[in-house]
Amino acid sequence: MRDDEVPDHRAISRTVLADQVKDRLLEAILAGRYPPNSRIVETRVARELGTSQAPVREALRGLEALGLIEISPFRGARVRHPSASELLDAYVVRSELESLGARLAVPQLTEADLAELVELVDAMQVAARGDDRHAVAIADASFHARLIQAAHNATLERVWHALEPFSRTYITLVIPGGNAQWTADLHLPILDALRRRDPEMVVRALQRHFADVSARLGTEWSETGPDPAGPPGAATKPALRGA
Amino acid sequence: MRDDEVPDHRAISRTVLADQVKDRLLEAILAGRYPPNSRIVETRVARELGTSQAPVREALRGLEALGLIEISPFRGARVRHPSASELLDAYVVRSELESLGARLAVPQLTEADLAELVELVDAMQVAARGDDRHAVAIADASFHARLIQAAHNATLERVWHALEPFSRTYITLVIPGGNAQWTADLHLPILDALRRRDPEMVVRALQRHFADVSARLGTEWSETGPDPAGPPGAATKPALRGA
DNA sequence: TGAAGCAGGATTGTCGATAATCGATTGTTG
DNA sequence: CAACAATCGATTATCGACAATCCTGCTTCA
Repeated sequence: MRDDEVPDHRAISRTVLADQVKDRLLEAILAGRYPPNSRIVETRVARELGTSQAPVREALRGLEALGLIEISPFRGARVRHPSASELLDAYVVRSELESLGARLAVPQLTEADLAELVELVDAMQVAARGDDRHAVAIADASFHARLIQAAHNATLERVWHALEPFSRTYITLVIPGGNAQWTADLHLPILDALRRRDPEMVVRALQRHFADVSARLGTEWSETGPDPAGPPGAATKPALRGA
Repeated sequence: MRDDEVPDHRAISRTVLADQVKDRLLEAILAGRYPPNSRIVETRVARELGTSQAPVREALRGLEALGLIEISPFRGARVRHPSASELLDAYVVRSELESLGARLAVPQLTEADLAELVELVDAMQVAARGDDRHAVAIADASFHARLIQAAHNATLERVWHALEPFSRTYITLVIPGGNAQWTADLHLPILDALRRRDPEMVVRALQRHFADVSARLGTEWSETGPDPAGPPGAATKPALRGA
């Protein structure tokens, strides 16, 4: 085996409270528990999670770097509510970065890399047939992340990671109506091109993928956005102490 | 007039200690006062600046997001010492982002934008003739920032800003030997292409610009790097003798 | 009536202190 | 003599408290 010390971004150190808080908040935002434009109050979150203010504060800075929330001095944090045009902008950038990633990755793609990508697309298909949108989203994210990783460009990875949660989050909020199979099928041409190890073909497939999603965005995204869970004191979450 | 409320990233709120600390540290790193690979101790910096640990901590997280330092849990922060290949990697990404920026910007470039860019290149030439490398670097950064800004893509701006200080910092450390005129002249073809409003010509000029700088990097960068202030037990790492 | 200004409450930014963790050093054991 | 465990100093991560700042609603004055 060869995977005894893979420096995966996760799983290297889960003992820092701030990181746990960050993950929780991210999950909460993604689940719609903090709707777009709503405030996130440091002291309240701290109370709810049973921690002090400091880790929450740090977590919020992390989320700001991901573009998920906006912080202004003395005024606190609120969940961003990107306009449709901003989401499209983000997709343009992401498309460009992933195209670069593909061009760099293809010439040095190992059989193991390819196998892993195939596996992820398979998982996506399985999840799609079971209409498990959550699993589709997970596999989707992993697929793109893996492709970027295969480019072996640390800066590209860093920049991409700073951008991806942003689009993913809001896509997740938009797509719920969309069917999972459609999303999964988008990746078949990409995989096909990867198999042939034709860089420009991969790029074309990727760009069509992004164009398709963008088109979908354009037709489905409304300025008001979703407003799932009622925000008033409905939280009532278990403290994460005994975890 | 047009400059009554330009949301420049600076100058909107200089009352937050953490930001001031961040600026100070950044300046110190750039000035070589914290050499590559040296540690930055929160408590020491706090004492030196007369603040508490909290703002310093926050500042360090900000610098980590810029890729200038590396933080590991319970182990603290140290100034990154990117390898030559990593700097080249960064340049590949930056080149791609700026090419995208140019493609987006050119079609919507106003006369005012163009005038401003011309002015910056002029300033660069003047500074170069005076052999004022610092002023050249400033104008250089402003030029590229302005071009990105003209693309009117908020995400591109965000991502680019998260990447630029990284390369700029180390370029500054590398180039001191290089002559300022060379740097300044690199921008003339870009400006020329901008004047003709030919997107692909701009892209080609940009890419040659980045290729030139990369080539220069490849020949001048050594693993040991600069060592202005001779600190204690400095790095003793295997140099990459490609230089 | 309407605008300016002023409490009052809520929330963030900073502080000083403490607990948790790391790395090196030293002493111990086979 | 080498490998290993316990210990200690240094540093980070977290806490609880306080000061600084913002927002809201009310009062006051023209």
